[in-house]
Amino acid sequence: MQHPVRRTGPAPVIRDQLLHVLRAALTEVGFPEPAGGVALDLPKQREHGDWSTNIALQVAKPAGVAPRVAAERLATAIRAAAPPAVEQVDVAGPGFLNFRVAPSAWHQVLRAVVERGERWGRAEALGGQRINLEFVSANPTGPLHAGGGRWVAVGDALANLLAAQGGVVHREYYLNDAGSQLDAFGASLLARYEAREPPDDGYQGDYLIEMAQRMRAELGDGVTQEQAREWGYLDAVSQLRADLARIGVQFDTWFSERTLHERGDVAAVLEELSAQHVVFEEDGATWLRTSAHGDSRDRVLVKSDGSTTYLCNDLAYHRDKLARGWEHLIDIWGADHHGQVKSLQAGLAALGAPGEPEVVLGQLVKIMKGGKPVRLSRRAGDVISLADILDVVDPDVCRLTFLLQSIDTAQTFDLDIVTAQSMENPVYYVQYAHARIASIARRAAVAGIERRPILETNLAPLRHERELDLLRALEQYPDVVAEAATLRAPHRVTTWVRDFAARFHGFYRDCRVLTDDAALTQARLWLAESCRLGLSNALDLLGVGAPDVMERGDAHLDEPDAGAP
RNA sequence: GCGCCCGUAGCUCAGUUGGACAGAGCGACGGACUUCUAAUCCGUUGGUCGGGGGUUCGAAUCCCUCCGGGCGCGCCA
Repeated sequence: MQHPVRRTGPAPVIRDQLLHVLRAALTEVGFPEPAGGVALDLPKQREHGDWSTNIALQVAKPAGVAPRVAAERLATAIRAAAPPAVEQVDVAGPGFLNFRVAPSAWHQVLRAVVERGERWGRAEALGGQRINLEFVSANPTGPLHAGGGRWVAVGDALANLLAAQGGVVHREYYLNDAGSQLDAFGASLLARYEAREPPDDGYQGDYLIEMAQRMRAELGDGVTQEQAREWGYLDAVSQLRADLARIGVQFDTWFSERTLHERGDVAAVLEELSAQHVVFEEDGATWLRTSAHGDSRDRVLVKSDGSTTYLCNDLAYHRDKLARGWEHLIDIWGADHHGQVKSLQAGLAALGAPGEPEVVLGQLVKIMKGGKPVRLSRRAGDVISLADILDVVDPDVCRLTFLLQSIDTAQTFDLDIVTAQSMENPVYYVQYAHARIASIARRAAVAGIERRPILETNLAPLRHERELDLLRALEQYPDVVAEAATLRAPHRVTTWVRDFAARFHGFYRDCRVLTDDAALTQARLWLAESCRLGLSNALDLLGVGAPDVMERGDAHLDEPDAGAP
């Protein structure tokens, strides 16, 4: 699938100019633009310039010309028309075109970042598309388990990303409060309340013991199973909300499955599907012909006992989301549910919404504790909840840990490592860069150094390789955000911000901001500000804080105070 | 058996949608604080990108196949 990335930011003037000149050169020399368009890449090696393009290699074959020859012709045309900031155009290797630009070009990037401020990295590519993003949606039968934390972090970050691309994003949580799971939960809770063991097919987790005690305190004696279910349900929902609040995630809608049944939405969806002639009766059940839409087999909608299946209810739910005016539906699911994707999509196709919902599948989290894997089943009993994690690490650490890697890879969340290494967790590394910038600003204020307006600031002193390196990364940032959004891959922002923090720490080491050179100081103060914006904007998308001050942590433990005179 | 995901340095993972000698962190080893917070920086060490074919000027990336691992394949949710 193609995911074209369109730049909408005003800034990278030099890059847009280069692309323009490149296209013009293609026309002049008589090469048609390849289907994939013209792309500028960042070479891995600095000797290959600031940007490079493989356009000549793509164009050569259809034109029946040797790649190097095509490249030379293009280079000649480009040199004649290139803006002054393009210092050098080289043909290299098999036929790459490498461009080297003047520092002034990078200074334009700095001005653009400062001008755009918090909007640097934001775009309007989605043009106000109304997107409903459903994530987490764990059953309201207990606290959120630790592995679910991945979907909390990923879902919230993805929502931020889509919004940053101009989407109108709605965070939604689906409460399965009408199914047999809740009944089993109620029965188990009642059993604990009556000091019995839960049924074999019930919920074995110890948390039910504590819940039962609170239920007794609130409701007293003589609680019925239905009362237990309802009390437990409400209590579980408030626990879920509380856990999510601790990590700073807020849903716009908590949708109750019961609503669908009460309003007759489930019956309505069955009627609609019947009218589409995609259902049939067999063995006393009603089936949906999902196999016609790529599912491996047909699926039951109404069981022989007359009750509807999860799929049937879920179809009604997704139909409701569309009826509420959401143009695009995205569901984030764990890979253990991937077998349901086709069925749901097939049903929605029959309901006239082909391609909906988009299901983002993420591989599961393996929680390790004491070197051993922890089973993540609330029903099995051995439970580690998200709240347990938040008891030992702060929300920023938790979030960034879940956002470190691609959701296509199974993640191992080792509680011992995350807590023990928390002082060298990547999140602190990145936040420390931000805090250092804030610290410089404080130092400047103390020294009476005022940052002059950027329009009056000469950025020419910024010529150090460290400085230009920061600006190169900042230039790239809007593309990173756009790609992360289209690929539904928030971890790309994490990767960028870690790399960017590393660049900043390197700069900080080699280039002093506050110096005796007033002009240099002014330029670097603005460079630092642009970096602060880059860090802050990226962390904001990830839902991670960007502190101005960070404590020294336990560093003092290494330095005996007694040593001081 | 079928479907989806994964296999990259000792470990945990990136890898700009096919580019130019494969990257980071941790680990190991060695350096750097009279100067904006050393939660930092610099250097050294370390890889048959699971194996084999194929497409291409060019493959970690695309196709086929095999091996290994995870998760699914209910009139459960």
